[in-house]
Amino acid sequence: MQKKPTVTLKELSQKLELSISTVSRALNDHPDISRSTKDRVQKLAKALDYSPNLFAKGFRSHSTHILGVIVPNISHYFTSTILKGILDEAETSGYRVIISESKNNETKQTEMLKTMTQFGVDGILIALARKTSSINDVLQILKRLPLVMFDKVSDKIPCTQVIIDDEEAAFNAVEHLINIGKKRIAIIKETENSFNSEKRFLGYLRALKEHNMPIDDKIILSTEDISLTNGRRLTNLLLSMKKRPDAIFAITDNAGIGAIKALNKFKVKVPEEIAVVGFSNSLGSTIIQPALTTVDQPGSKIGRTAVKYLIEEIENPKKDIVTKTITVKTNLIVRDSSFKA
Amino acid sequence: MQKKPTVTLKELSQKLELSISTVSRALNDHPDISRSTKDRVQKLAKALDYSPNLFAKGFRSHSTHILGVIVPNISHYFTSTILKGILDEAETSGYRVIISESKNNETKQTEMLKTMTQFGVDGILIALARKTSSINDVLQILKRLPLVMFDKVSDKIPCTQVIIDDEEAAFNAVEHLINIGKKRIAIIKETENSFNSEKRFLGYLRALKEHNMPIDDKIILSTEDISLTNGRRLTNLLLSMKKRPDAIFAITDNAGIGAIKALNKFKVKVPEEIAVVGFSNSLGSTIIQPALTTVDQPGSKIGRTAVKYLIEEIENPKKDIVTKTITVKTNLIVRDSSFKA
DNA sequence: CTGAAAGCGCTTACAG
DNA sequence: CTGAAAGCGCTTACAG
Repeated sequence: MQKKPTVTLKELSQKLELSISTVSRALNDHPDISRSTKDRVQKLAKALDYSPNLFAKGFRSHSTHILGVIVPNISHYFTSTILKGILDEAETSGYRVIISESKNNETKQTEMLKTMTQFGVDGILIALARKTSSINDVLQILKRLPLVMFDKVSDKIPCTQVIIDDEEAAFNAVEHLINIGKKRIAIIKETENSFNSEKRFLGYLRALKEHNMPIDDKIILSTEDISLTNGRRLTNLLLSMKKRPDAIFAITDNAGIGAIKALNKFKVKVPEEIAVVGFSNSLGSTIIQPALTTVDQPGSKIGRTAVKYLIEEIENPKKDIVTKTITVKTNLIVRDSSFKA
Repeated sequence: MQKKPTVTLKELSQKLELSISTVSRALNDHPDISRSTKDRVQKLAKALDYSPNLFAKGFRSHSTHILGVIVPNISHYFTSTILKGILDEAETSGYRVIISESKNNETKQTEMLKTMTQFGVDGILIALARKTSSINDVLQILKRLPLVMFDKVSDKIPCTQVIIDDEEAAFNAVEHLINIGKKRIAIIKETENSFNSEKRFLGYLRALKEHNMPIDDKIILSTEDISLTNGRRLTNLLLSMKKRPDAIFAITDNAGIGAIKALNKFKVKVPEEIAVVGFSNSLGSTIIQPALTTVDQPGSKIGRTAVKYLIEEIENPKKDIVTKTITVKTNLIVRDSSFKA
């Protein structure tokens, strides 16, 4: 299969008996060019289906209008809603997007940052790989390129960060459980505190404190991999305790769904005996029965916001590094798993 | 924030007192260059953290090593697994990927095809928007660029196509229902037959025919939007019939999950009274209780395969347009929703 | 083994 | 209002 030769400025200029410069200017609607010339040029361009080589353009002007995006895992539902927002906003602003998956692997992440820079992206959007320990690579990039972090961030990196109000969302979720009369609320969280898990745990603690409820380490459970299976496993553990909890706050929907599965299996009534709240409003949260009360995270908004700030930085470069943190509000969605009968 | 000036060949050549050409060749390990020169050059390049401007490179060599990908909806789980495969395979082959969402909007799709071409992608991977009626735009692109279609394809477009064995997968699913003793199998499919829905319907019909079972239009149900809600609605309809079916084949998991929800609600025993089979092995299929029997579609493999063929066409351009169809095998996963007790 | 030069397609000061 | 020319960073025939 052969590439059909592309129409270039040169070709247009020859056909029109004008200089390349004039054609270029006419196409870009430069004020210097006469109406009549512009019309002639634009007409032929349309007729020949001319489309500028964006590559040459970008190369010339040192701006590619490409944004690089790095996420740990593209097929997480929440991530994909963020990507949706990123794609939308980028598109309306005339940018294209290159997406890469770090697979939560720091080495890979570093590689990707490098390739993207080489590639000449105008800016980078990144959600950090779990256990990103060496912040150095990211800091290096920051010196050369605008970079905005979202969702998985690190406060050690001085840049614009778009995150959700994890702490407050968790606080609200736990307070909701307290409001419906629950007295002994367990939490299922991550072992090594990721940024998100940490904040959600803090929200849990604050809610208990503000309502003068005791904090009991025995019902603060952690797991390396916060999955459905582990949610189920830890719930089984809770069920085996002498003093069972009457509610479970799982810091992800998957863990929450696992919890409900365990409770269903042992015919524990949800929410009467044990209520469950999850986090992220994933698709599964309405599939499980009873439907899971959860925190809705507006992924698309996060994506759009991150892009807006990035483009702002690209188009209005400042001397100083910007380190703004934008917190996007979440929303507790109450469903049957915590509905007070 | 200021872009730190980038190290270029020129700078290296000045520092080394060599010509730009020599430096370029040394870096590309050209056989003409002496070992010692190569060493000097490569050492300095490393020291100064030189990284080639891929943009200039691509511009020069008329190949960008970027693949354009267009999908209807990035956040469908199946789509995201395909994207994963695409990203993986592209990466290992040294290509980058630009992803766009057509949102099932044909106009948007056409625009994207155009931008990507302008952009100088080396090839395009596309899953067509539903109701893509004017094949013309795609045909235009085909004249200029290698293009491979996957998942949502059209046999009117002569190009390599990577699809799953919809017909056979559906056949197997329905045959499974027959094997467990079901006599009256309903189907929930799409109204306007998309490529996939059409094939799955054909598989359903063939299974019934081969087993000499009657085909009853009354239990062949269609819906515009094959969603969970509509799966539930149509199942309610089935339940209201005098002659209820004893099994439901839903051509998507969502519809199948909706079916189970409806059956659960009316305390119809699944699978004893009515068995259910879905299609795609989505995350929800193991969340619903009873877990949904479904067809596993190896998304990642589809993505990888599509990329392989695309790169093959890019790197070995043929005079003639290739029109191979690659069918990827699927797998029926039997779960509780159809398990013969 | 190394270098000078052309050129990829475009934009943009500079000149007229 | 229009054009000639330089240059973005790189590769690669051509010459020596």
